Amino acid sequence: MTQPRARAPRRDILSKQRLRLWLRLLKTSRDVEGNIRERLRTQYDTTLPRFDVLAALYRNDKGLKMSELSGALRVSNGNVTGIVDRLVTDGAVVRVAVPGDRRAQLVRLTKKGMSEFETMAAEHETWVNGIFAGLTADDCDRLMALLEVVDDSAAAASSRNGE
Amino acid sequence: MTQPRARAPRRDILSKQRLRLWLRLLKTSRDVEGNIRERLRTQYDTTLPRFDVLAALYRNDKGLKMSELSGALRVSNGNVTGIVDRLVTDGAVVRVAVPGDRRAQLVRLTKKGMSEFETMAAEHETWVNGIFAGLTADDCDRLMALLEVVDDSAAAASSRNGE
DNA sequence: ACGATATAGTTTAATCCTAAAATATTTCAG
DNA sequence: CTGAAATATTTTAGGATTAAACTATATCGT
Repeated sequence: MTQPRARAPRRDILSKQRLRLWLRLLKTSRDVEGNIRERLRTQYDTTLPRFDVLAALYRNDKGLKMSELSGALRVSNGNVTGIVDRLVTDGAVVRVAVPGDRRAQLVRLTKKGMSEFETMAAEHETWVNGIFAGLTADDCDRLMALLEVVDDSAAAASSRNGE
Repeated sequence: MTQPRARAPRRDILSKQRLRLWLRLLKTSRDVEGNIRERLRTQYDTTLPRFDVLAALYRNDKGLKMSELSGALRVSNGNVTGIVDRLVTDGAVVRVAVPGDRRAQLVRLTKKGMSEFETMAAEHETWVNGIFAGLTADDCDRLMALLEVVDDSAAAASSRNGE
């Protein structure tokens, strides 16, 4: 030992600060998500995963194959099977055979599914706008930029880890 | 109709911007969380909920009642039952009777649970520090402040909604 | 002491979610 | 053409999650 060192080196403080930031990011995200889930449940008797599937199909009016759907939503294949099953039961989507490939099928919104989604999507935007009402346009830009930095880094770490 | 209006009023642009920001926040949070879940799974054969329970118990070495645990983690009562069951099976925690109240019981870390958690917690901090490496101390402060604004607003909206 | 109410925890039913195995079909090399 | 490999999807097994129902115990007013 040459010299007594400061008790908490700068890098350790920064490390703890980043850890607290991650906990805050997680909490904020979960709170907002919980808020939206709750309103979807009580006001539309539906769930976020169902809403997400409808949103993906709304953006693709030709329909999407199951694998395209799970790719777009970044969830597992088997997961989508169950959610689409329930949406079919409720008449919001249909499965359509793909001509020329008997393995695949397209999932498409029905008229009912489309109109239900449009109603919910408009309200959803209002909810989000209310929750983020404390942020100006500049705040949004700053927050967006910082989150992108983190997300790029998380994606890179995941691919290094072989996901 | 008095005057032709601009096609996209400022408030609509801001509303869409906030919506995009929410989608980005959600994606970033899920990507980081997925990254950490994956490493907990492959490197320690455990899950984030289990890690969270161990962390809460580590901070409370006298142990926590089931209801205190679910309160601290903000998850439902029944949820904690299953997670603690599995931790008991693995010998990481024990359930201890509370003298004077035969309804309640304390959950406490075992020696094994404590040492396992310490190992994981150190690595966990390293992972997080790596993912957030692109942010300076000032970035962290800014991001933290903006997230707090959003979270306060989400909490307020939830309580208004009666949660 | 007694009955109503509150509290602690578990169970149940439903959905979500993943990884891995299984099934069916297609593609492609030889 | 045929068999191997690739692709599309479902099924399975296990855990996480919630709300609501349920069991057991405690508390409190009268």
